[in-house]
Amino acid sequence: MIRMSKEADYGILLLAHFSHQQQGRKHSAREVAQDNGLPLPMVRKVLKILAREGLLISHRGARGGYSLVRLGQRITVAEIIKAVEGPLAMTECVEAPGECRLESTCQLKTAWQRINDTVLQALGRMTLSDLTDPPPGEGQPFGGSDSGLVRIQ
Amino acid sequence: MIRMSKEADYGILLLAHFSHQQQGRKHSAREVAQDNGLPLPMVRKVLKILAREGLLISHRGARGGYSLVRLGQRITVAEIIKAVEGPLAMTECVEAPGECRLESTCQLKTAWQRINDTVLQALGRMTLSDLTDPPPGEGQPFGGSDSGLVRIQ
DNA sequence: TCAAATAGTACCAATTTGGTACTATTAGCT
DNA sequence: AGCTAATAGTACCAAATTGGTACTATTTGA
Repeated sequence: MIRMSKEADYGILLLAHFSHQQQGRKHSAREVAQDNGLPLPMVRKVLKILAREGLLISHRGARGGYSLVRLGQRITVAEIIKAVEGPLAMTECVEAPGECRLESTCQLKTAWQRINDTVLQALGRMTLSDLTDPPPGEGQPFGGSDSGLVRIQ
Repeated sequence: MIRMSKEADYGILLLAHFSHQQQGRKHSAREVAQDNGLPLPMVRKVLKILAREGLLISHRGARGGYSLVRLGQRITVAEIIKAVEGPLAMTECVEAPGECRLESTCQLKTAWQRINDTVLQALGRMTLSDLTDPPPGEGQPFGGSDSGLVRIQ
C-alpha cells in the first residue's frame, strides 16, 4: 500500500505542533508527547531524527528541548518525509538505479522517475503553515502560496 | 517508506505492456510473464486482480488470456493503484475515519486529506499511454498539459 | 553535584509483503 | 466426448519492514 510510515506521519504532526506555537519556542519531548497523545519513546525517536536532519535545533541539558530551525511556512512536507524516510522513491529503480533486475527490459524507467517527481512536487508545495492554517476556499486539494506556482486556467 | 508495492508496480508494468501492443489483443499470463521477465505465479496473481477489478477482460479456457478493457490513454496510474491496493490512503485517518485514536486531538485531519488528494490528482493525470509514449520535451516531471499549473519564478 | 534533558544504539514482536501451491472451472480443438 | 490450456479462487509461508521499547552516555542549568 502507498502509505506514509508512522514515523513520517508523526514527524509531520510534531513539526506542525511546533509551527503552530509561537515561533522559536522550545519544547521538550515529554511536553510534545503529552500534547499530542503520542507514546514518549516514539516521540523521542522522531525528534532525534528531525534534529539530526536539521529541521529542529536541539538544546541539550536540563530545561533543554527542541525548536524549529526556521519558519513553518518555509518547511515543506516533502522535506520532512525526506528527513525521516530518506529520499522519496516510489519504486526501486528510482532509489537505486541499476539494481533492478528488470532494468534492461523495462520500458518504464523514465516513467517511474516522472511519477516520482510528480508526487514529490505535489508534496513540495505543501508547507507546515499550510497544514495548520489551511488556505481558505477553493475545494482544490492544494495550490501553495509561495510555491512559485499559480493556477492559470 | 512511501513506496509502491511490487504488486502495484507489476500491475502498471503489465498494463503498460498491454497498452503498448496492438489494442484489444489477447495475452496469456505465460506470455506476459516471459516478455517482462517476471515470475509466472506473480503475474498470474496480478492479472487476476486486474481482471476482477475491471481493468482487464479475461478470456477463460484454452487459448484464453486477457485484453485491455479500454484504450491505454483512458487508463490512469491512479486507477491501477486503486485496483491493486485499494483506495489510496497515505494515512490511517484517510482510509478509516474515526479509527485513529488521535483523531479528536489531531489538528491535521483535513490536511492529511488534502495531501492525499494532491498525490491522487498527480497520479490521476498520468495515463498508460503517457508511460509508454512519453510526451516530448520539457524536463518538467509531468502533466503540464491539463494540470492548469505553470511555474512562474 | 544533582536532575532533567537529548544522543546513540540495539533490540524485539507484530504486521506486511513477495511469492508459491493447489484445486476448481472454463472453453477451444480434435 | 474428452483432452488440454487457460483463468478463478484461496490458502499458505518465509523474509523484510515497521512500530515501539530499553538502555547507556552525554550535556547543561540550577
